[in-house]
Order: sequence, then C-alpha cells, then structure tokens
Amino acid sequence: MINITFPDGASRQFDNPLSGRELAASISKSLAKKAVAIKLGGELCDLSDMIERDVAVELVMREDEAALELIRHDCAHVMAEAVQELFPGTQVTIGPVIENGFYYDFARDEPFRPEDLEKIEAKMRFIIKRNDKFTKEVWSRDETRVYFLDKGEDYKAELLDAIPDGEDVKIYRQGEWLDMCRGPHMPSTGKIGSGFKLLKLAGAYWRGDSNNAMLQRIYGTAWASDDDLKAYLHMLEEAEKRDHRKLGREMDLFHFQDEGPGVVFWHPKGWKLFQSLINYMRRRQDDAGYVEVNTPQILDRSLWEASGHWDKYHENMFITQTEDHRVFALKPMNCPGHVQVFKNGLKSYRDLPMKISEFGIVHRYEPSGALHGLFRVRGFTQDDAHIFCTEDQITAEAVKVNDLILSIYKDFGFDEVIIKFSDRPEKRVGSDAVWDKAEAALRQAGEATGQKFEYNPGDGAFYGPKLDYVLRDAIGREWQCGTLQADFNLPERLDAFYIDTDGAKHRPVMLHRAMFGSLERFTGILIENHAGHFPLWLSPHQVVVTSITSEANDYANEVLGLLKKAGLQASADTRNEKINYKVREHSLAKVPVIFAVGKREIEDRTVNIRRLGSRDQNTAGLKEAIAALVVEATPPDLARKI
RNA sequence: GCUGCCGUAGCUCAGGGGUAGAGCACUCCCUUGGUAAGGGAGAGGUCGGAGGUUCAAUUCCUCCCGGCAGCACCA
Repeated sequence: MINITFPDGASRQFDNPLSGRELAASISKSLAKKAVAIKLGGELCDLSDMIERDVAVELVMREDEAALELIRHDCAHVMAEAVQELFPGTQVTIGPVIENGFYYDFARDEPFRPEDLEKIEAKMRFIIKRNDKFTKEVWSRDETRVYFLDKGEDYKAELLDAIPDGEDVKIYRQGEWLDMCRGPHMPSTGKIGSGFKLLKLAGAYWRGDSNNAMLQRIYGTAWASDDDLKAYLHMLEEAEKRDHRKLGREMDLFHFQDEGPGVVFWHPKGWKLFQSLINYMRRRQDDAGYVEVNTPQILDRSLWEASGHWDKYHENMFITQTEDHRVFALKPMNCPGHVQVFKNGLKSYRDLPMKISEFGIVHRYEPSGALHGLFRVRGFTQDDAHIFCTEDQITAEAVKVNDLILSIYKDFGFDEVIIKFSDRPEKRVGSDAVWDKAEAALRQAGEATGQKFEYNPGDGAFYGPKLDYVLRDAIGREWQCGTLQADFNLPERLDAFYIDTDGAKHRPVMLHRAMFGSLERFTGILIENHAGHFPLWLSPHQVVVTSITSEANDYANEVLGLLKKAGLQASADTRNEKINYKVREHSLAKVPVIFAVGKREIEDRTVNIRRLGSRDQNTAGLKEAIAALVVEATPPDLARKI
C-alpha cells in the first residue's frame, strides 16, 4: 500500500507503484494533460517517474512557477539539438538553467556568428512544433562512455566520469536526439511554447577554468508565455536606459578616453556629485570617531613585499622605476600606509581603538576584459578605514561598523541589505591558528550585530576573513559595497604594536572596513539606481531658472543669485529660445527643478516651478520656493541634526 | 587575459576600392515665444593607429590601441 498526500492535506492510497502521469490521470483527464512534472517529497521529478513509497506529491502545471526551470532546461536541450543539426561536428557540453533563461556551451572550431542565432532559433521552433516526446533511459557507464566517445563527444565522456558512483546515468531522448542529463524534463518539446529568444554569444571556459579550452556559449531567455518574454525584453531595454555609462555622457558627469583605459575624467557635475558623497561620508565618520589621514600614492617595493601584496598581486600593480633603480608601486590598498601612521610614535592601549580613515586613491592593473564603466576601473577612491584595536574590542567595534553601514545605506534609500561571511581562502598568509582566531572573532562579532548573514566559504581576503555588505537596488540587482575584515596578519607582518597595561609590546588587531567601497563604483550604482533622477541633496545641478522672454532675463539672474546665496546648485538659462525648448532640454538633462519666469512672475515676485518627471507646474513666492528647496536639499544626516 | 563583435563629425548612426553622408548638438541671423524640439544659413572629419596589397585603401589583409557582450579575475 502506497500512501500519497497532496498539498491540500488530502491523501490517497494505491496498491501498486504508479507514475506521476498515472496519478494525474487517476484524478482527472485534464490534469493529466496539463501536468508537466511532479514534485515528490519536494523534489522536482519526471511525470514518468514511478511513485513507490509513501510520499507528499505536488503536480506541477506548465503555468506554475516551478515549471519555468523545466521550460528553460528543455529549451537548452532543444537548442543543442538544433545546433548539432545545423552545425554537424559540434560537441555539446553543459546547458544549465540560469536566472531568466539558460545557456548551452558548445565546442566547435568555427565561431558561431550573430546571424547563426536566428537560424538556430528557427530550427528550435521547428523542433518544438514537432512536439517530440522526452523519454528517460538509464544506461550503464560503459555503454554511455562508448556511445559518446564513438560520437566524438569527448566532453560528455568527461562529464560522465564526474557522476558519482552509485548515481544513475540518465539519458533523455527527444525524437532522434539524446543527451546525458540529470533531468527532469517535461513530457514533450511542444510544452516549451514560443516564449523564448536566443540573446547572445560568448566565450566560456570549459568547467569555468581559464586553463581549459574556451567553448562557445549561447545564451537564451525563456518564459511561460509570449507576454512574459515581451515583458522581460522590455525590462532589459529599460535597464539599458539607466546604464551609467550612457547617462554619464548624457548628463555630462564624466568620460573615459583611449589614453586612459579604466581611469575616469570627472566633469564638473560628476565631480560635484562625487564630492557630495565624500562630504557626507566624512561627516558620518567624524561623528563616529574616525580620524582622517592621507598617505602616499607611491611607496617602495620593500613595503609591499613586507605586507604580502607584492607576492600575491604584483602582476596587478602599477610599478614604476626611477633613475636610481628604486622600484616603487602605486598603492593598490591603503592598509600598509595606515599601519605606518599607526606605527609612527609609540601607541598605548589608551589610544585604542584607533580608527584611521582615508579617501584613498588606489590603482590596480585590472585585466582589460574586466573594465566596465565606473563599476570596474583601474584607479578609484576607497572610503577606507582601519580600526586598530585589541582582540577584546573586536566585537564592539564590529557592531559599530555594522550599524554605521546600515544607517548610511538607509540614507541613500537602500533598505535591503544582505550580509555574507567569508572565511579563509586557499591563497593566504598566516598560520591556521591565527585564522581560527580571526574567523571565530569575526563570526562572533557578526552574530553580535543581530543581523542574519550568509556563509560564503573560502572567499576571504588573503590576510583575513570578512563580512561583506550587499545592497539591493531599485531594479533588484545586488551590489557588494561594504566590507568588514578582521586581520591578525598585517600587524604582525608590518610589526605594529602598542604598549599594554603590563608595559610590554602587544599586537593590535586591524579591522579593515569600507562602506561605499569604491566611490566611483558607488556613484555608478547611484546613477543606475535613480536612473539619473537624483534626489535633490545629491543632484549636482539642482535648479535651472529659465526665462520665458528676454524681458525676464534680469529677473532670472536675480533669482539665480538668491538660489546660489542659499547654497543651491543652480544656473540660469536666458538663451533666446522658447520655453518649450528649454523645458525639454533641461528635462532630458534630468535637472530636478525648473523655475520658469516671465511677466507674471516678475510682477508678483514669484517663480513657476516644474519638477522633473511631472508635467504639472505650480507657482510660489520666491522666498518660500527657495526655502522649501533648501530644506529638501539638506543631506539626511544634517537634516537629523536640525 | 580569453572568445566573439565593433571603432566614420561632440552624440546617435548610414555608407563603401575612385575627392566622405544624415539627424541632433554647435556658430550666426530672423523670431520674444507660457512648459518636452519655431525658421533659415554656416562651420565641423588624416573614417582609432601603424604596416601591407593595389594605379588608387576610410573600404581588403596583418599587427597594435580602445570599446561592447560573456568567461576568467576582483587585495
């Protein structure tokens, strides 16, 4: 007797094992038709799988959320068949489901061309229309190996060897074509429907290792319906519109040029925004007891050797040699410099914790392929700080850092923050005993914050474990910005010490921390998060006063003077253009507030106000309008103090 | 760094072995207009760089530089 329970709590008994399909049919014909898979004890399985034990089941319909990954996975198989049919001799490798779609990696000497995607897609639609049944078979290892090697599918044979002993080797057939696969799949290719599209071609290393051969990856997206596909493609277009590289140019914030790959030319407005971030952070850090320093851009090789950076990263450092053959490196990190500040002059336990901060400009020779607008650059500014403290102080200091980070993100409108704990990586400095201590201390500190955190094994810095702060932006993307790292190694390597109550030298612990991380990158994130529509306090160009006729030019300039006197970032547009033209231009430039002044406003000493994103206008007295903007433009931390 | 694609005016892009094109932006003139493009004229280019093939290269080939997508990397 087999006892099957359903999600609604109902249960049914069967005398003999039966398949999911039979179970569905036993309930209703239409259910059997609509079901595409079954969950057995929460695990997604083929409808053809036999139910042989007491289990909780859930039939999965094509429209169900759970079916989406099947649609995508099936789509990957169909794509692989289409590719092998169109391009004989191409080897298949792996084709997993990813967020919003799928990909399949192929091995083929000839590169695929962008126009091939259309042909492949057409072939896929043909295969889907043919509605081939997916059937599962279990093969022996030997016959599977012989089959794929015989077909010239060396990668598949290699994948076979990776399947753990005792696990079945499953083969899924669709018509004439078959693939070794973990499954599950829907009953037939026709269930995929038409809501899919091949998106892009890219190279990808076999098994994600850059020492291996490069395969060709084809990415696709797939959805339950054409409408869902359309919505997704529309979302992609919208995301493209907020691309900070595009907005940076349109809003005249910054530029890049060939002579400086990966380094930013900040324009006046972009720099204003950048300075707003620094000013804000400086106030927050001052309030939190940090002392700001500035340390050299270039330092002798020996210091980087001592810190361990040379050994780990010298290939990624900008190195310079002087006439006297001394080798200097542009700093890739601020920590060694801060240790020098700490070491200069004897420190007492009374000086701890000492929180040294710097808006440190660091340079890293990033691989050319990694560069990406402001998000990945070769020269950037960190809101870096190092807290020199005793082991006993770690928890309290970590909690303070945690609170500060969360408070700061909130001020920028990022309420959703994920925290990740990373422990020792393979490449590291320091003994295991020291790492044991550092990891335990940081983990305990993390727990003391009361925040939940995810575990991210092996991803720590080479000198210590870390807590990373990941924020979620307006369109759901995640950005790792803040970090808090416990370091027992660098103080040792660079011989930092303080005099404790016993009159003897002791090692301090260093907590490395950053909150924005890279100011450049954070600026890019803000641009994309707001799609260029900055809140007033961050906007580098807050108000433009437009004259409606040249008669109003003098008044416009007078208004401008008052705005500036009130500390607002403002300009006047007295050009000989129509108001429509000016409104359009400043709206496109994303100026948050447009004042329009004409005869009426001159007479009444008022301004007509139009806010970005609204077609409505309202008129207000000059003084009142400016006063209201001053309030709105006050940074959130200062507003709290008023 | 790797694979693929790309590089033409400030921007967005068309073109293509035989003296380089459009729209917007820019300059000047007309227009004084009440909330997302008023009209006209003008100026603007070593077609990313260096070699090569050719009577002739912006166009074809090679190398280099830079960008884009993904992979790898990210102290």
